[in-house]
Amino acid sequence: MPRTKKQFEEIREQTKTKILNVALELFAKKGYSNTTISEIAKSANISKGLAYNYFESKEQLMEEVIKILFVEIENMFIALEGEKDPFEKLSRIIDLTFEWVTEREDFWRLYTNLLMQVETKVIVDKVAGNFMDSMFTEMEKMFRKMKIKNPVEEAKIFGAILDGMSFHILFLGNEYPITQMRNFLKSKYSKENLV
Amino acid sequence: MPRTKKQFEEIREQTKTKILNVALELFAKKGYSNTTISEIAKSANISKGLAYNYFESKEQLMEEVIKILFVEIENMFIALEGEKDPFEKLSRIIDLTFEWVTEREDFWRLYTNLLMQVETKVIVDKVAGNFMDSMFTEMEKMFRKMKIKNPVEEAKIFGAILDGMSFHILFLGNEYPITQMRNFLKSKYSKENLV
Amino acid sequence: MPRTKKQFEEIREQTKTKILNVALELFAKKGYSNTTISEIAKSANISKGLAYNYFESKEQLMEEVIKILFVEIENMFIALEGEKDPFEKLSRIIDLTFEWVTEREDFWRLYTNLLMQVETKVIVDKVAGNFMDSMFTEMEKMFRKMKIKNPVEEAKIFGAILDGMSFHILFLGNEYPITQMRNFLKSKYSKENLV
Amino acid sequence: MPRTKKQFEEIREQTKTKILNVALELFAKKGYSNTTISEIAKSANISKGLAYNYFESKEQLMEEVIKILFVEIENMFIALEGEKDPFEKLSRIIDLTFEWVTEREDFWRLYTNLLMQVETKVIVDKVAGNFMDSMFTEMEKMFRKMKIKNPVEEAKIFGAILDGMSFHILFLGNEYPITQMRNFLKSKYSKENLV
DNA sequence: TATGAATGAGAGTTCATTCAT
DNA sequence: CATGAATGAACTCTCATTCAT
Repeated sequence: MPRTKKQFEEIREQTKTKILNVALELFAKKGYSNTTISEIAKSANISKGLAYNYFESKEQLMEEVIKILFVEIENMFIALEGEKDPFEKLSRIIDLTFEWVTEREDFWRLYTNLLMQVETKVIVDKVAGNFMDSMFTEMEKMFRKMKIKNPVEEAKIFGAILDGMSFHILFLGNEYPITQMRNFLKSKYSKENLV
Repeated sequence: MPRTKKQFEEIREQTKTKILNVALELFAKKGYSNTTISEIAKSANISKGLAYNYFESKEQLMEEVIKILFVEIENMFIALEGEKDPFEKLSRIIDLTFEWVTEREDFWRLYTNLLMQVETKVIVDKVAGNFMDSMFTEMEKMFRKMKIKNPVEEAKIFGAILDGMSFHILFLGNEYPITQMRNFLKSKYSKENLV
Repeated sequence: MPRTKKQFEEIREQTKTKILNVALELFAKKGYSNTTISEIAKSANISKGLAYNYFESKEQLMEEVIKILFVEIENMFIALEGEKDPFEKLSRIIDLTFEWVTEREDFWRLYTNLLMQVETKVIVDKVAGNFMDSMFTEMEKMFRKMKIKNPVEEAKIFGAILDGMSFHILFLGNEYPITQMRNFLKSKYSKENLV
Repeated sequence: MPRTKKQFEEIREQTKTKILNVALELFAKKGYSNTTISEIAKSANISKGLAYNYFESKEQLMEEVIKILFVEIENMFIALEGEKDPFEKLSRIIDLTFEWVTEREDFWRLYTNLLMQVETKVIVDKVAGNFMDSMFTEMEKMFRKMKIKNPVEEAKIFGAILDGMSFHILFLGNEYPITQMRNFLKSKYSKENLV
């Protein structure tokens, strides 16, 4: 018996997800330019031609990958929304950042690459808008709740520390004292030390 | 009458410098893979072939660009060696970083790109070795002189702030409150606030 | 509906054979270095890029051409294996050599080129190994069967005559008295004259 | 004091000879296509530009190299003209061939390459004419003097043996029993065995 | 006479994209 | 829906040749 429309759609959805996952992984590992459509197709167990059935071009595939990337980042923050205690929230942000940067290294590498290159930055802007602004605002709110002086500036400093450390970890790998710094940072931004 | 050896050397010096400057700019703006030798040649007003008279390959050109980058970074630190007061030194490091990141944006963009991209990381390792370690060590010494607690960790935090902020400035451009943050950071790391 | 696997295989087989034939002809006529992939593609009525769908590199294409060459040479010898009478066999080797050198001139030209050119010798060694040794050994056996004195040396002399004559024919073309020499050689190496 | 016209001409002659020798060596060792004018100039301790002062083009340089090649071959034969005894002459031809092919391997390799490739063959024809014909004629005379039957054919067989063996020696190098075959050939073509 | 910087055409190679089946 | 053969533009790199000095 022929498949129903719904079944077809499910298959389509599955294939598309497969391609996106594979593309994300490869773009992150090897960079956008050094990843070929052939490789992606092979890794996804489909033909080159079929990839073009799902995505107009390599660039559009990249766009969709970036979208996923930012959705995941957004989800990370949504997961924190329940947390009302700003000190606890800060602590969890630190944890999450360290977890992500170690467990999803490629992911972060792709993210950082994207932001730095003028050409891909356009794509990022298109799909992610001013996400960095909202991050700063989010953190500012936290610091304000904590009654810290200069919450605007402290939020930016805090953001810089997280991104800067991610940087250093990605660059130095195991040579970086990850656990030690994580604990140090959490202590530095703990209730006892901040207030 | 043929040109003298000195004349030839001057020509080579000039052309080589021109190529290197253009390459630095383009590599920084577009990334290594997305920059072609053709573009570099066109920007430098020379023929494609001539570029290969000066550099064995695209990779070797990149290497020389990176070398220059790190020599300049080194010079920045050498300029600070005379400064014996650690608080003053810290303040000047902050100033220098902000000046560089605004005045020599390409430079920093390239530097950041390099640290993140897998493909160029190999080249960086080859020409720059463990420069980041020595930076951390240098900063650690400063914090030790200041009798700050946990100098190792504070050095890493400070480095993260500088790199993280540079990152944000490069990404956000004029939207980032550069002067404001510069002053805030200098105040935060001033003698009065640290001791 | 996509083509079946078999259909694809047929297409690949056909195109590959076409490329190989053209490459054989051009490599033979102009030498390896003086033949470009563009020329081969044009002669085969395909795009330059397609050639690389079938062969990894120019060198690998050459390797496959050489392989074919040696397979055909081997087949020539296999065809003779049924022949038990050494005198008859010798006669047929002479005939075959003359036929090949006239009917498959490109083939022989390539073969001769290969043996002489330093650049291709490496490739030949890779795919053909010590084929010349086995040829000498084969001929030596024949002469031994004929109870000729010094079979080792005579085999080498005989081999030299065949290769030397092929060389002369290729060089002089129709100016060389091919039929006459063929008959003369067959008579010289006939049972009546040898024993 | 300024150099005289004659001195200038001598210098010119020396430089030209130097270039030709170097070119011969390199063309022979690496093949025509794989030898660059730069290499030749560097090996001759002159500038690239100066080479073009002496030779119009790479091809013309090649032509002159070939000329020298054939002059040397001719000299080899002229050296034999004094020898009136055909048996002795034959023996010396064998010796000379073996000596050349071992001592001037590159030389012979170039010569063989030239004859095989359709494009360079044109150059050879231009400078050397039908030298092979005259060789055959020369040998034929010898065999006629010896009162050998079928001197025309035997001359061709003999020529084929020499060229074929040169071939095998160039291809197999030290694996070929050079001395053994040289003695065998000389014995085979000695007065005792021929008459 | 002599230099080597500079050119430009063309080599080998890669790959996003198209399309007949 | 699915295939992979085929294209063509663009890439890195090479080198014979020219030319200002």
